[in-house]
Amino acid sequence: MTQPVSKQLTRDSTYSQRTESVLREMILDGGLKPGERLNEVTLAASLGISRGPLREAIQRLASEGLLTVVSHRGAFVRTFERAEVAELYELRSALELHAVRLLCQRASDDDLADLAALLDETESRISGIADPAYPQELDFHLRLVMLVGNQALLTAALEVQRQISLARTMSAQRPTRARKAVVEHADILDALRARDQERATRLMADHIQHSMESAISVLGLPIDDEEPDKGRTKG
Amino acid sequence: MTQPVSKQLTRDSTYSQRTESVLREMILDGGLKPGERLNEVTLAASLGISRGPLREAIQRLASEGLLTVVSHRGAFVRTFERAEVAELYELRSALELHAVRLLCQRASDDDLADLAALLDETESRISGIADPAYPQELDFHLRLVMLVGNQALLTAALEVQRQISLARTMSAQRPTRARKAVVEHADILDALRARDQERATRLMADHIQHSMESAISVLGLPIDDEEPDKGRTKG
DNA sequence: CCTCTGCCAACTGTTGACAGTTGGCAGCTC
DNA sequence: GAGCTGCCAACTGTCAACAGTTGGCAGAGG
Repeated sequence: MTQPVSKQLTRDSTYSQRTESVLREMILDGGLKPGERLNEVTLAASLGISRGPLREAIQRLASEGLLTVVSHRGAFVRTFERAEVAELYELRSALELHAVRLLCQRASDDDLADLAALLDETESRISGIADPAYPQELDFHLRLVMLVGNQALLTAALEVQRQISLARTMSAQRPTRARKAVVEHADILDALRARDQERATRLMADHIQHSMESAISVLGLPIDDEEPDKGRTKG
Repeated sequence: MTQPVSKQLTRDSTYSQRTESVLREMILDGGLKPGERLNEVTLAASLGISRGPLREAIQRLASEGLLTVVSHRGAFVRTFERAEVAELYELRSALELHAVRLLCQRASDDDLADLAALLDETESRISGIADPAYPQELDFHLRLVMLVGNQALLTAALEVQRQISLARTMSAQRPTRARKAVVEHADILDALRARDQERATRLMADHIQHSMESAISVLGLPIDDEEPDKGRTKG
């Protein structure tokens, strides 16, 4: 990769923006592993750009919670302890349970049909594959939040989703809960259709709980070795 | 201000970090007004630094939702339309209602005493002043979220709080709801003490609703004139 | 008087070089 | 051999200059 960060089809008109996307992908794909340090000189060279735009991209990814920046030491792919992962799932509950409640009131039939279609597609896709890292656009949870029509809520949910996704890359083996998840998704959709708020929120809460337990159970020891500091960049 | 961003007591060891804090304060204090453009050359000079660290600070504040960056045009203090403010309050509901629910289960008596003390202090402070922009550390809502002990949740709540705070600077006159708010806070605390989850969440939901109506009622027309583009920096 | 075209100043995006900090290693001391 | 001290290489933080883009203005044309 000596070419300036190409290969991207996006219309980001700026190196800094394209680099942000590329780095985010590298982090979530596991190309950059949690705890790993980003050497600015090396990385900039391999991306074919200078350190300026690279640093700007790093700043933004740090704000997003995917990187940890330590003054005078550099940027590291963020690591998560057990407790932090639990926190993320709790935050996710806050957002998605609220989304479910709102959808019980607001969702149009078309919205729910949309969700059902997505579920069918996912169902057929995973019939063969183990636990593919399917594109996030196809994710039931995000689609559900999208239907609320609240951009701020969606942005928050997306950020949490990404952090959880990163945390999951810390464990080598992936829990293959995909099929069970689909079933639970279907149940939730069912409750949504019935406009049964109590049941829908309960099912969603349980589902997220299961998802968390599955994720945490395969997580390495909470004792992180090679780590600089915790928390986000600033205090 | 030709001195390098001093006056800050924080231990931010870097121009970039200090600048982020200073800019955030300028934005929330109203020193930089919504829609206003940040001229990099001018601003950097007045802060006594070069454009590099300034741009990094800008990137982070954009990720935080306080600035809007438009390629090749610059950074603008973010503006909000009515609908966006409503979205923010809805997101705030998601976070704080969840916090209330958790506190009904988890909060220790000491925690609630802490909250009561805060409330007393606030009560005595506003007895004279109209609607002072009291420091956010004294804010009932943030303290409430803090007590949950979930850093991720707190970070999210803080970010929403800041955006709402910025949105409120768009209207010249401030709604002086302080006294009513304190009463409502006291009611919520009362419900928390009784561990009455249903009542506590209902009171909090109503309270946020009132707060939103108050904020939106004094907001200027949703037709923003002098504005570059909507949404955060990236798509 | 209005509209379109082309130029220009202002500003952002990017770069390469310079300065200060950090962590580790060699060598000295005990 | 263990521990301390001082130096050094690697790397981050910052700067100033260069390059490309944008929006507006002047002037021609209708």
